[in-house]
Amino acid sequence: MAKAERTRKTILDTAMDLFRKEGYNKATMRAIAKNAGLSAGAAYYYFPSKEHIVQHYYEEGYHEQVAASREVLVQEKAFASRLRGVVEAHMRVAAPYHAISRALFAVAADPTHPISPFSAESKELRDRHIALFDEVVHGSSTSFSGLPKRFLDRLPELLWLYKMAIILYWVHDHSPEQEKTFRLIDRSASLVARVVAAAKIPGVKALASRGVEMYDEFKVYE
Amino acid sequence: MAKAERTRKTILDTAMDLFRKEGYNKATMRAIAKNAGLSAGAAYYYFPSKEHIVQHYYEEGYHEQVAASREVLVQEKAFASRLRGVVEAHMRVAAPYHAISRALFAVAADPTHPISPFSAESKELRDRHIALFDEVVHGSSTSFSGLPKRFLDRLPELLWLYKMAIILYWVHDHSPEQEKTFRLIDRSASLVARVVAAAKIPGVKALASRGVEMYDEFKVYE
DNA sequence: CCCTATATTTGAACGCGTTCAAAACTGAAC
DNA sequence: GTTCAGTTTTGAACGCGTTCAAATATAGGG
Repeated sequence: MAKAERTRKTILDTAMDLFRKEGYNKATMRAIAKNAGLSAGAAYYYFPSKEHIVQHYYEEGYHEQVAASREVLVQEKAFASRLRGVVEAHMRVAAPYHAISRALFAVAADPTHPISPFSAESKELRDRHIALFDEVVHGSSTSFSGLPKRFLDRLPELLWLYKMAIILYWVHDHSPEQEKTFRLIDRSASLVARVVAAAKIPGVKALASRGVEMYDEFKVYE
Repeated sequence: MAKAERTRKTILDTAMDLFRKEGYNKATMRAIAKNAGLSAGAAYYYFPSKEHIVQHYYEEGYHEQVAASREVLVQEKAFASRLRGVVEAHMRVAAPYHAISRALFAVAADPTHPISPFSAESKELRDRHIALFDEVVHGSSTSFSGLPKRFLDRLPELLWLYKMAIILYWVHDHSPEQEKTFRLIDRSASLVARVVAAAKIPGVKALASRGVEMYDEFKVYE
């Protein structure tokens, strides 16, 4: 039915509006439902929980991020620029969600919570994100020869983790327009690229292999 | 009054008992109060919230950890062994709290929340812990000459962060007796020691300096 | 048009953490 | 023993996310 789909969208829009205006906790299900023109119970016909409403924005945000990455990936060729560009694009797209991210974070911090980027439920989305970093690596003009194979295999995943760290910083960044985060991205991306390159150095190579090996052994997700 | 202090303790003990037996959510305030022999409302005379009950164990645990480190630090001399020993001792002491740590984590994950190890309120405890890692470094027989000064200065703090990472793993470790965490400590401590040593290598030295420099610039706490 | 199966909506209710006015209990002073 | 200012306890109530049986709307087939 088209009607049902429209109601769904109305709820989502109203919810987002309230989340931004009132914060996650103050935007109660009763308030969301009322503003959307139905009873609280009815909202549960469309979404099994308040968190599921939020999860929707995750997925929507993902698609925006992928789109934003495209431009960067066709323009930039050097590894560092691609990495910086993609992460920067992602955070730029995420800006409207910054206000609600704090409330979300409190929930998402638990890796077993469905909404966490590390949860089993988020695996599909996570994999698609990691695939993006696979493109960052393999579409770049930078040579990765000399790196341990294991390390190169896990590199996209590690870069995704790097982005997770940036997000962590971003969530708690209260500078205007999150400018500190963008400065951090600018500075850290090239450092990450240099660290990756350093994994070719004889004494470091073994460490990188060992590190990735351990990462694989003790990984808690996926 | 001694009576009030005893009631406080009764509530704490009952709560801990229920947290362990039923988990954080199932151990409701009503149940805790009932088992402690009072009404739900009365419990709020002693603790302003359920979280505050939990917070108490947090602080208690911190002090036990400092005590547990002492033995290790007099026995072990090599850097890697000292590091492994201290972290291991901390997690061994923390074991009884594993059941409630999940609930704690959900709250503590927000760096601005008072009970977060990164909060301003936790600074004193944090500093004392970092001081412990200062002892790990400077009381060791291992030589750190050749390391960038900046890096060596921040090393205790970085090792404390390493422990935070281990705690993060531990919180979500459901293996019996958290054996996976202890295996992780065993393996990772020596790797960390090797990574620290690698900061002497010419090509790596600059990266380490740059990394620490950035860490200082973008640090969100203290 | 009615019948019926399905889709949607309602409103009361549950259990939770928490609040609070009022009641009950202390213990020291007279 | 009475008074009275604390201290402690109670139990009803609030608002929250959520559930669910029942009521209502909708659509397709006869």
